[in-house]
Amino acid sequence: MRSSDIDVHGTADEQLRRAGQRYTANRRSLVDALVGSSGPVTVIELLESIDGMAQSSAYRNLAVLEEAGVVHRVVTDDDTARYELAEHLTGHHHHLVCARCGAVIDIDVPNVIEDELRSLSAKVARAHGFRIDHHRLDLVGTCGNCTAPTD
Amino acid sequence: MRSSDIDVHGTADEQLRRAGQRYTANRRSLVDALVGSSGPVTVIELLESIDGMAQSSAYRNLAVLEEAGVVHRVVTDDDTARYELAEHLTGHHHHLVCARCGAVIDIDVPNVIEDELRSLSAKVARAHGFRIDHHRLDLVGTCGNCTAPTD
DNA sequence: ATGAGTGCAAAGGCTTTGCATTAGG
DNA sequence: CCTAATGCAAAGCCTTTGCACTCAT
Repeated sequence: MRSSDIDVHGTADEQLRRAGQRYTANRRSLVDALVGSSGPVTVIELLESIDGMAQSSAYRNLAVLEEAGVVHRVVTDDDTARYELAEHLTGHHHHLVCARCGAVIDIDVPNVIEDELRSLSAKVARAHGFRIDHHRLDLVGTCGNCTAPTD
Repeated sequence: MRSSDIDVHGTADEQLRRAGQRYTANRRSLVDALVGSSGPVTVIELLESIDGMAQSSAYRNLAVLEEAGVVHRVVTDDDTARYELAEHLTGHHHHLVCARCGAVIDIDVPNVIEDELRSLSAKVARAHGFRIDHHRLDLVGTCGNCTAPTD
């Protein structure tokens, strides 16, 4: 399942309506920007690629979109939040993170591991009285650019 | 391997010396506070349990301790950093996170999964030109308190 | 004595909020 | 019309930094 295979805007619209929200031009712009990215992006990056949107609108609308389940807020190592489309729009995936420059790349993980993680979740939920919603798996290292000779 | 089984202060001292740093009273207090916790704690929590240490000293010393490899900075969902002892002092583990209140609890993961993750890392490293240092696995959900009837 | 460590207060950077204006149903 | 959404500016919150003082070697 890839963003290109689904009617992202239609789905977003529907999810927002269901949440009692409108799918405004600004919100559409944000979703468009996210569709075009290969991994979670920062608010600043979004603003750069959108032009004319107030910073406060970006933050407010991303919050609305997250609340409605259209986008997902991601925090890695640096303390700048990043956003990506929700998993039902992108497919389940995990992240490869550069600890140096903060770059984040989407990666897929073998089903064997996903299965193991699901059963682990069930076990841990029981043991600790949690309800587990999802798991998060990041591989953290240094990307090609940051290892480059220029260092 | 548990904190109680190792000479944490001796190790910390040695690591700091190796990094050209001193193991001062403040740094020792921070390590002590971390030894007593069952998971990553926020700087504010550390300050509450220490008494008399300036906030700036906490941040500065935690940075030094992290640089020396004594502690590890952890970021989860809220944007407050948390700190824990480095893995060679606590053993390799992962985190159970409450998305509601932010609580973080250490958990162990079966070796099968750890093995799978290691080989996944190697594969992904090759595919993306990364050098992978470690992985991070969080199970995210809602803890018992936050699911309680009082809601 | 000399540089590292400390505390206090001020500054920074990301994010949120207040308020008046604009736009959508 | 009437509420939601927007932009601008101000405020908040966590974290970092500047500076003078203190401590350890």
